[in-house]
Amino acid sequence: MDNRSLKLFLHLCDTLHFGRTSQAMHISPSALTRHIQQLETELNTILFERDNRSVKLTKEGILFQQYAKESLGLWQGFRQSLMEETQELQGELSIYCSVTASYSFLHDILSDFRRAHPKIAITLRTGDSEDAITHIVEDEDDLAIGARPDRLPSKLDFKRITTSALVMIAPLDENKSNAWETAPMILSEKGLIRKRVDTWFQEKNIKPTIYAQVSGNEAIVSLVSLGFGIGVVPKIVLDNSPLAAQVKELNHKPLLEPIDVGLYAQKKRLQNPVVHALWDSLIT
Amino acid sequence: MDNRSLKLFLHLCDTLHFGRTSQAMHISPSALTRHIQQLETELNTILFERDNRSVKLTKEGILFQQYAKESLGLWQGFRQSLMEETQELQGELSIYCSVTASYSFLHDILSDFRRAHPKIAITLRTGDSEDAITHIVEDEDDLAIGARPDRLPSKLDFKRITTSALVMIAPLDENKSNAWETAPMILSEKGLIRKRVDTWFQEKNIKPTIYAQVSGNEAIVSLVSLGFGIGVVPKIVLDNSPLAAQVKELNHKPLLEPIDVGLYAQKKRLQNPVVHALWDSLIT
DNA sequence: CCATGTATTGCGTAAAATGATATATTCAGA
DNA sequence: TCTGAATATATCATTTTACGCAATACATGG
Repeated sequence: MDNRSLKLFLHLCDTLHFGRTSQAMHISPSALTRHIQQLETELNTILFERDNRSVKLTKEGILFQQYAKESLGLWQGFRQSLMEETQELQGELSIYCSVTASYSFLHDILSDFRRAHPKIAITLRTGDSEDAITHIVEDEDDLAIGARPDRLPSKLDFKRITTSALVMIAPLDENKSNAWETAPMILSEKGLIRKRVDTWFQEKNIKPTIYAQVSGNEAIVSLVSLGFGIGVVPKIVLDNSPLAAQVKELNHKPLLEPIDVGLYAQKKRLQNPVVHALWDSLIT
Repeated sequence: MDNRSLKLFLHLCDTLHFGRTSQAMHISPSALTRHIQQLETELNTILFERDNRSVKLTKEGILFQQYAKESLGLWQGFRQSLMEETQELQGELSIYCSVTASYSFLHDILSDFRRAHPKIAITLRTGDSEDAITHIVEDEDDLAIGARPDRLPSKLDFKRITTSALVMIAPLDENKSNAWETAPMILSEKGLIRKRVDTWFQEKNIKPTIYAQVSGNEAIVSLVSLGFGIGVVPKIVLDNSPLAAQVKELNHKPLLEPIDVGLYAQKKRLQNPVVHALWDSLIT
């Protein structure tokens, strides 16, 4: 009956789906099941009517949902008043970003932030930059760093940190200057950059040979450096890669349109003073 | 941050004494210390200013105390509404009584009670009957069974279950009829019965030889049956003892005044519907 | 300076939580 | 009717946490 169980329960009330809630809350499905079972045992009642295909809140579940909301509200309020009392922000903050981001500008941002707010515990999750938006939309993290898509969901806010060109990279021993027209390509399997590259090839009326579709720009650099083919990555990834010297940039015209990299958050999450503090610590 | 920690914290706020709270809440002092430490870690603040001799609530502690009360209140309210929803009492109930009581009338009482309210979890603690009042006054249990003292503390309610004579028992091989005037006595070390016996001897102008002062009427029967001396116990203890055949009752005049055995509770605890239910299940 | 009261820590054990994997069940579509 | 995907739950091994006991630290009062 701790706050974590209440949060899990409430999330499940919204999704009515063990799999999705467990993923969003970073817990295994079995653990989630047992959290709910434990609540039900403790309350001696059934919160969700469920079979193998559907989950539905019971009468008692609705009652408990109300209680859980109020209880967590009370908790939030207390945290708030404690912060006012001590004049110091404290709490938790989770950020999703790529490995590159965590090495480069995020490192600097967090360094300052930590000095200003030492009592805020930061959880940093790294993964494919293209998953950033999903993570935010699905409520898995407070903030995420990624490229701004062409259309931003209305529930989200975006704040630009930097702009990065998209560069084409090839193995060092690649000597044909127009190799990219025929060489196998190593591309992201989805996302904004992939779309840009596809469009670019289309404009040039080239059907590229795709050697591998990978997730993670860092993996692209890695594969390119090993001579598997040619890839496209944001310049910032290349600049922060320990393998930068193992690949070479290709000159290609026209240039691919650069991408805007920045911070995402759900608008509602920005109400949280802790989240807001990091958001505001970014000078544009 | 579960409700148990909150309860421990609130109790400690009242006593400002780790030892007493740990005892009252049936937990070891070290466990209590660590509960509080964990709360403090989680809140990143200090709740009690304490050294080895004193415990004092801090500003933040007061804030948290308020939160804890509200949070538990919310919880109680939810339990209440859940009970109304399901039309069935549920919750917990702790009872303190002697081993004899648990074997005899309490067994019958609980048997009925369980049938009427199967979802109430009962904790039964057994111990010296003379400690019953203390347990209730110190808030360690909801209800207790014991002898009614001459003066009942005003915070307490008492409900008589039965009246039991006090009988004097001797080993079977005791053959001198007036043995009790000189034989070694085995007496309770404290409590109502001891007082009755002391008074009785005083009236008869006898200074008894006291062989052993024990706690627990059952222990008296045991020692008497082994031939260590003569004892005084409530008749109901003798009737429920597996050693009843190993001892004999002595005829003594004048008789000791019988004791009233019944149920105790703090008046405030009787507000709790679960406690009230057991109280009411006793037909007088 | 010692005895006492009191909170805390160290440590071994017991209990609980967790994730990976297996299982059971249901539903959709061939 | 069969097959496969989806999905909640059970099982199991492992990690983490909680607990009590005993030892410790540290005041205070005689």
